[in-house]
Amino acid sequence: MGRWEPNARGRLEQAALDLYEERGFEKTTVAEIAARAGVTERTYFRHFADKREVLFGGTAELQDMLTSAVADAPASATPLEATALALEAVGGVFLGNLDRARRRQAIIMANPELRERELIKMAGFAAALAGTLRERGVPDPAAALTAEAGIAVLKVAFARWLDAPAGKELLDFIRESLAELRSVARSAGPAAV
Amino acid sequence: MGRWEPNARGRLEQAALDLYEERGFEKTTVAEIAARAGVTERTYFRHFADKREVLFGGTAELQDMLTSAVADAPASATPLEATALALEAVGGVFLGNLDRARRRQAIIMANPELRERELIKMAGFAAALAGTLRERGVPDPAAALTAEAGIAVLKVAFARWLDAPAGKELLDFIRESLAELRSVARSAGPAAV
DNA sequence: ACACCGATGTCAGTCCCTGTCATCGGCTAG
DNA sequence: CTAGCCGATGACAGGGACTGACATCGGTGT
Repeated sequence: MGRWEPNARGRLEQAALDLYEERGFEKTTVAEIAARAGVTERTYFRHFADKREVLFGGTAELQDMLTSAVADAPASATPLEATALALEAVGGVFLGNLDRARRRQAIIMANPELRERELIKMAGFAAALAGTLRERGVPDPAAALTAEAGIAVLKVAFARWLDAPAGKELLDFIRESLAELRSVARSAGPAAV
Repeated sequence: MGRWEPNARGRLEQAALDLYEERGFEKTTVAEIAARAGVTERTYFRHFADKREVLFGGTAELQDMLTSAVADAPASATPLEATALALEAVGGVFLGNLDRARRRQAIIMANPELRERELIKMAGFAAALAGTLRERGVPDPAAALTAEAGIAVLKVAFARWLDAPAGKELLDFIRESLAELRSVARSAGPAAV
């Protein structure tokens, strides 16, 4: 065994989740999180850039899933179709994880600082999606808009999933929201003729 | 004349803009902003909630414009059409303000914390839009999605406006991006048949 | 055996932000 | 005219997030 207990990072994540849930984000200090994890405050900041980041572990992996799904979409797929495949890939990850997702989201929604962090992660997803679409040859107003619209669909679907009674999966809400986006866009203005 | 120079708030905004531009956001302290404005640090925090908020003055007014434009849209307008009217109203505000907008945006884009604040303001716009759409009787998946998509259009149009050489106005980019959104949404999937 | 490495600890310091109380010019009631 | 209240600001103390610099010491490779 090493000089210290292994997996300090994991213990910090667990401690933070518990404390943020019990006392709320603002009323929890980093020192408390570190103490519960059995490390010092300085060690916390070696693993996570700031007090919020501890809640956003899987972000990079999620972003990779999105971009590789778009990159791997058949060449015949339209931009929005490729994006839809990416969203469904993400939807698959959350199958059966409703409870965990709800706990996390409740913490985030209860605090504006955490919402800000969530939003910039989502914006990062959109930017990465747009970049991958451009690599597929999608020109630029369309690439950025498809990516932003796709992330909008994901946000709405996610919120509806967490709000709804258990039973339906995130995937269902993603498909429903995607269809709704198409419907909404078709029912407006001269360009929809 | 009062006991102090009037318009402390305005002086703080100007001082912050200048300093953030000269040294960057991170390398500027609130104490420096306050000193340049001729007040104390404590007074800064009486006018602005935090170090970032000083850059986001007109937000509430902008949000009011968005929501009242949607509320005032003719009853015959579809959700996306009503949203389009709101976006055009915002576009009108920025007529001729390209230089100022560019300076501000350059500061914001250079710093992730400021981007986070910008994103949560945008999310606030989307939430307000969605609420007003619901008041118009738009049911919920559609209301949220239309609002999110509308704000996505605004983001993309804004970015393109600031990137493009002077001449075209924000309004032009909003109309262009809106048309592109419709086109993108139509060119995908079975629901578009 | 020895040197190096990497994760952690320790400590000091800066800056953001808040609570509390004091100050004092202007306004209003009488 | 004067007393008293009000609102904006100043002054001060303090907590908590975050950073830089250096020390510690098991594990690892030679």
